[in-house]
Amino acid sequence: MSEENSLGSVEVSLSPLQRFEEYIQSRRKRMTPQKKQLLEHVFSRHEHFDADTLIDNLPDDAKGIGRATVYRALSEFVDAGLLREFQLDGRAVYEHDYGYPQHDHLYCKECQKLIEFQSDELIELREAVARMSNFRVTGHRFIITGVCEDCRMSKRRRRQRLDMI
Amino acid sequence: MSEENSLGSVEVSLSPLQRFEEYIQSRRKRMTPQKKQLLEHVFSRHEHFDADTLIDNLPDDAKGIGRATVYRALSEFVDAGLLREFQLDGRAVYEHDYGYPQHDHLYCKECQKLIEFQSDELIELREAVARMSNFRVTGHRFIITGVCEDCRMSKRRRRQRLDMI
DNA sequence: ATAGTTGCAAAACATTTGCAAAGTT
DNA sequence: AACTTTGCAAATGTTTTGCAACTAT
Repeated sequence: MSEENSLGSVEVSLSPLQRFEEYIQSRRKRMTPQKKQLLEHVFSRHEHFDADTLIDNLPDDAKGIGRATVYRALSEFVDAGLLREFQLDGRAVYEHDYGYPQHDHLYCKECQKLIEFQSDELIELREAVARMSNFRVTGHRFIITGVCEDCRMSKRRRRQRLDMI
Repeated sequence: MSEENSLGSVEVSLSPLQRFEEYIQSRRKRMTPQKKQLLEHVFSRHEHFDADTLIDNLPDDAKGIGRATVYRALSEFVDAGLLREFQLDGRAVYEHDYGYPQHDHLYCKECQKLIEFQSDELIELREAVARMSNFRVTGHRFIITGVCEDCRMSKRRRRQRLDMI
């Protein structure tokens, strides 16, 4: 389920916060109001975000949290297996990992939307490829880029309007 | 063959330089000694590189080329369908696209090596996924991360040595 | 002649780091 | 008390931009 974290696979029975507390203790780290607030906010909605968006959307009672703290917390969350991180157009993007099934993305370069999809076949393919190269897999990143349905449709609409002239 | 370029698919019968010249003309851009030198150097060996490595390895007669010029040339090469660009650990990495078969990568996080592999199955999978979402595909990025054979072996060797104590 | 290109330096970004003050265990 | 974390500002690393001088067409 969760890959590339440092606690290995654990069944989902704990809340993200409980899971993080486990991690904190296993690493002699400390729980702080900042980390707690960030974690709660991050898990309050299932969507993709980057550090900046996160900071901008922080609730008022968490507005005082410094940039560096946010960055530091995000890497802890990733390390704890709560979040998954990947690069998109040069910046880091995060999404829920803990308690969320493995999946990949379609990325619309018009509207920057990320659409999730799941494919067991891809995992099989990944294992087959790795086996051939004697490679030990810890994870992968598969992003299909293009134009999403919505953007295709609004483009077509625009084209039709022009054709009428 | 080549994806995400702006000239569409063209058969490989021209040298990279000729192909670039075509692009230059189609875009009312200009050929300069700097672009020519960079292009020649970039296509003199088939390997992955980033902007910095490229600049460092430039032959003496091209040493005077400014950073900005290199960056500007690289995006032209990408736009011309000569190079493919992707992000790795936060920076842009380039590889030959023109005249080179489509492939994906295994990325060793120990030694940062990129190993290429090709899979038709992956392309079929990509099309199938896109079809389901009514998505128009222009390309994809598939990177399998893990530890390569060489690094696995040297780790094992190290472990065995320790076990003997 | 016209418009694109160069090199430089400065700016822009995203992210990281050093450090003193504050907080957690 | 011991050690970690915070927020700030400064530093970093990579890529982009403004601009005057230059150059390809």
